[in-house]
Amino acid sequence: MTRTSLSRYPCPVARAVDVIGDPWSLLVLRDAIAGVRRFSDFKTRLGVSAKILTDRLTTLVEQGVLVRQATSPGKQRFEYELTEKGRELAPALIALMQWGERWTFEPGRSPVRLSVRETGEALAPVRLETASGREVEVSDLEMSATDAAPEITRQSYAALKARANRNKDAQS
Amino acid sequence: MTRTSLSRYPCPVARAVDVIGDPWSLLVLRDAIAGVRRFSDFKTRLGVSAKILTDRLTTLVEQGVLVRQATSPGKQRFEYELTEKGRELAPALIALMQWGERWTFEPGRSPVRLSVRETGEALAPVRLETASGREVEVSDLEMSATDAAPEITRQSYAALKARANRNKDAQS
DNA sequence: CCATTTAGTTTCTTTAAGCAACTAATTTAG
DNA sequence: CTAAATTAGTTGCTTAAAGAAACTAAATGG
Repeated sequence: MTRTSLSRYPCPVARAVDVIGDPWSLLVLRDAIAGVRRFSDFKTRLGVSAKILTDRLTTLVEQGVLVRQATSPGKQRFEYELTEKGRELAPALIALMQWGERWTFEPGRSPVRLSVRETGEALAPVRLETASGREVEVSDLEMSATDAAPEITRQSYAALKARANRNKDAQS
Repeated sequence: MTRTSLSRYPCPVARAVDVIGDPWSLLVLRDAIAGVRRFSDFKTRLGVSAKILTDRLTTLVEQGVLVRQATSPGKQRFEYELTEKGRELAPALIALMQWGERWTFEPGRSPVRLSVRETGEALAPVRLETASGREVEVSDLEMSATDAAPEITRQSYAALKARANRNKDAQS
């Protein structure tokens, strides 16, 4: 299957997807944001096999999204905690959650509520806006290349892919 | 492999992930938001095989995220366009993109720029805030169950899974 | 009207997903 | 203090999805 590694693509979405773009990683992150820390809690909440869970937690730790820490020094019991890098995924995750509430449930039938712990205030829908606070529609958006990177051509793309695969071979 | 179907989980993130939670779907959406419409354009930009691309486009159309339309009536040439449901994924995608810029590139070396077409204004970072506009940290967040759905127990989870698999068998 | 492009399909191989069973430490219960 | 249960995984196996490559039918371009 040789799942294509996207980590060298000159595209921030591709690289983000390479870190957290598979179904279980996203669900692990959802639970981590909800405050879950322990292997066994992730396991029962997700209903996932230990093998898959171990794989995901390990790569998320390798990617610096989570840290694995002993609950007390010298103990064989661990907690997986969000790093700064991990916490900053929250807007993306929450936006996905709000989309799921809107488009995959009947109105008002969402099984979860997001709020601020102290005050109980509800979260506002995540929106796109300019620095000055004006709301932006998708159709108003323009994605352009910066001079930090050349246009992605078919050739350079193929080269990156080949390189990624070679690196992979070298590792194993 | 029997990839677990998450579409019946009583969780908006799980259901969203079930629709767009694989790497290629997310990249297809990125391109769609960037204005790509044609099969061949997706193909060259993504560098993906025709088979995978066909699969993703088909499921995204089935899910109502894209629509497939002939470029002119009766023609065998098609365009894939974002629906309302698809356009509303933009905040999640853009948040992911901004995270990728921040955490997978050197500062200032992002290869893409997002701006408003008419005015050239830059997009602000996507943030979590309350209805009254106060910014919210992940640590302030509380995710609680509503009475629209019972707690997800290990049992009900297993039952949902079994049901999903039975439905799948019935289809094929 | 011949070559190319578009939008795919088919065939084949590799590899990851998922299940089930097992294990070595650590806690908890009686 | 010992037995049972829990925690945090590992190992082995099967199946299905990912990816590469080759092929195709209709439409377009020169």
